[in-house]
Amino acid sequence: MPELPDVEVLRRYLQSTALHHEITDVDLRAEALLEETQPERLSGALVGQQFESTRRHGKYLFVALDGGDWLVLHFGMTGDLKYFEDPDQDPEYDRLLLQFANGYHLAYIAPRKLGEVDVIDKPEDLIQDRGLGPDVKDPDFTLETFKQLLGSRRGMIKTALMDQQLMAGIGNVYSDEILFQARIHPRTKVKDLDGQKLEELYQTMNGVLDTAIDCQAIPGRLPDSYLTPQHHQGGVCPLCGETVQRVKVGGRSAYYCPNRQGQEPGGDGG
DNA sequence: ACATTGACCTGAGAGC
DNA sequence: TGCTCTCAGGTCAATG
Repeated sequence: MPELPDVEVLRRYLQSTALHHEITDVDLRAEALLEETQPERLSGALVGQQFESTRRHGKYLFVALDGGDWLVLHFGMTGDLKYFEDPDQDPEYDRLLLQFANGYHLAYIAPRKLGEVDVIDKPEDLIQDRGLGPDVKDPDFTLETFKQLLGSRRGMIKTALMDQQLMAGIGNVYSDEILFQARIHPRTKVKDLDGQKLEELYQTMNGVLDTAIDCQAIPGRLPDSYLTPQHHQGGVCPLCGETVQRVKVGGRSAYYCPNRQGQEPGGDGG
C-alpha cells in the first residue's frame, strides 16, 4: 500500500486530524522501528509538543513538532495510521500510540514491523543520508528532469521507476500501473524508449499518481481502466480481459497484460 | 552498472 | 485443526 499516493493520503489524514493538539503520552511497542533514535529521545521530543505541519518526500512522511524536531514515519509494506478517540478502536498491530490532550489517539500500524519511526533535526538530513532522489510529485520534477535521470540508465524501466535513489515515490504496484497505462512492458530497457515515449511515460506517471491520490489510493475507487485491483495471480486485464502475466523484475513481481503491453521485449534489436 | 538473492519481520492464504 | 509452503505494496547489503 504505502507508495507515494498512499503516503500522500496518510499525510493529508494526519494533517487534518492530529495537528495542534498537545501530545501527552507516547507508547512505542516495537523499538526495532527506531533506526537512528534512542528510545528516550522519541518521547522526549514528542511529549508536551504539538504537530505543526507535515511534509512528504517519496514514501517518507515528516511531521514538524513545535519544539523544532521532526517525526519521521515510513510505512514499509503494510503501514497505516488511525486517529481515534474510543480506546476500543485501538487497531491491531499498533506499534506506536500517541495520546493527545484532547482525548484522541494516533496509532501507527505496522503488522510486519518493516517501517521506520525516528526523530530527526530536519527532513533534508534523512533525504541526504538515504540518498533519495527527487520526489516525483515535486513541482521541480519536470519532464526534463525525468529524461535526464533516465538518460544514463541501462537497466529495465520498471527497476528505474522504483529506484528511490533515482526518483522517490514509486513502488511495485504503481510502477506496474504506470507501465500498464503507458502500454510499456515492465522489462523494457530504458534505452529502448525514445524521447516521445519517455514524454508519454512522464505524463502517464503524473496522471496515475494524481488519480490515485484523488481516489484516496483505495484500489476499489480507482477508474475501471486501472490494473491495480487485478494486481495478483489470476487477475484479468480491465481493458481486454486477458489474464495478467507475472514476471520477476528486480526481485519483485511485476504484473502486466501481455496483450496490451507485449511479450518479453528484446531479440530483434530493431 | 546492473541483476539477483537473501535478510529483516510477520501475517494471510492455499494445499495437504 | 495444524502444519508447511508461498507470497506480500519496502529497503538494505552482499555477490556475480
